[in-house]
Amino acid sequence: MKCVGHHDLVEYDAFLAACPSRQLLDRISGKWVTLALCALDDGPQRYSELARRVDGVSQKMLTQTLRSLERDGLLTRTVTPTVPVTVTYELTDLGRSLQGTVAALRAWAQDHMDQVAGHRQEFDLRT
Amino acid sequence: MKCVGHHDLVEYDAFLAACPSRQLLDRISGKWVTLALCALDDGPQRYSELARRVDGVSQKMLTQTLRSLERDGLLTRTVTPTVPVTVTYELTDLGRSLQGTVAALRAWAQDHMDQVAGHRQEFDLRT
DNA sequence: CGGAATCCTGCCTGATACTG
DNA sequence: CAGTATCAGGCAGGATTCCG
Repeated sequence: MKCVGHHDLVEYDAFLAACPSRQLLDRISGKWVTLALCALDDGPQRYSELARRVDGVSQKMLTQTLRSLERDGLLTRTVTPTVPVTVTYELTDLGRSLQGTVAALRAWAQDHMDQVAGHRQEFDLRT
Repeated sequence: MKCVGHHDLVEYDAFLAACPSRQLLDRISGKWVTLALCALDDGPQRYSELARRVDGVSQKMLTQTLRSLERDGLLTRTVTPTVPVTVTYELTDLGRSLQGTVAALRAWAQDHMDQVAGHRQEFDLRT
């Protein structure tokens, strides 16, 4: 389903619950997607490398996240038939087009942590 | 807990599960936060206006989202004692500093929906 | 090594009803 | 109008086991 806009232009609107871009927004917003894409900014990496960098992620969630990103065309999954097998993940051009935004999200969280913590204290005292 | 980096500088790293910035990243990544902040970019708005714009959000989640954003200092909540009561939400400077990033996230979802849909079809055929 | 499959728990989320 | 309270379901997410 597409959402018809002005001038007969067909467009998407994530504000609308039924619009596919809403579900896509749901998929790409989430810490695991953000951290996985951030980690892959350093170049192609193996599964175990990603698991180590994205601290605290379970095998299940990492696999699930990477699979959905592969399905959506944001990264490629390359299997090298060594023994044991080597699996490499790499951002595609599409993935790189989103990388800057999720990196900004992560940077914001890190850069404004102190400010947010201050507001929280103040808020909790007022109530 | 802060994460000690080079040169005795204290910094945060969202890659680390125990770092506060990880939890902050978790809070600000999510469709409801994204859509709420996007909606508030048009200026101060009332609760009912936000509920209408952010289609599909339940009262519970909207209230919960706005409350956490208020607590974190990203927006202000102003109660005007009319009858019935009027409640207005407005972005703070801190909230505005994040607004661009979440807007980019929403824009990406809308702008790349077709590409992603194509990749999905191809992926599903290959498997 | 890089998963897949299974089970299980919790909390996220939505629906409903009620209130100042 | 702008919530709060409560209940109930589903799925995110962890732990464990097994496989190529």
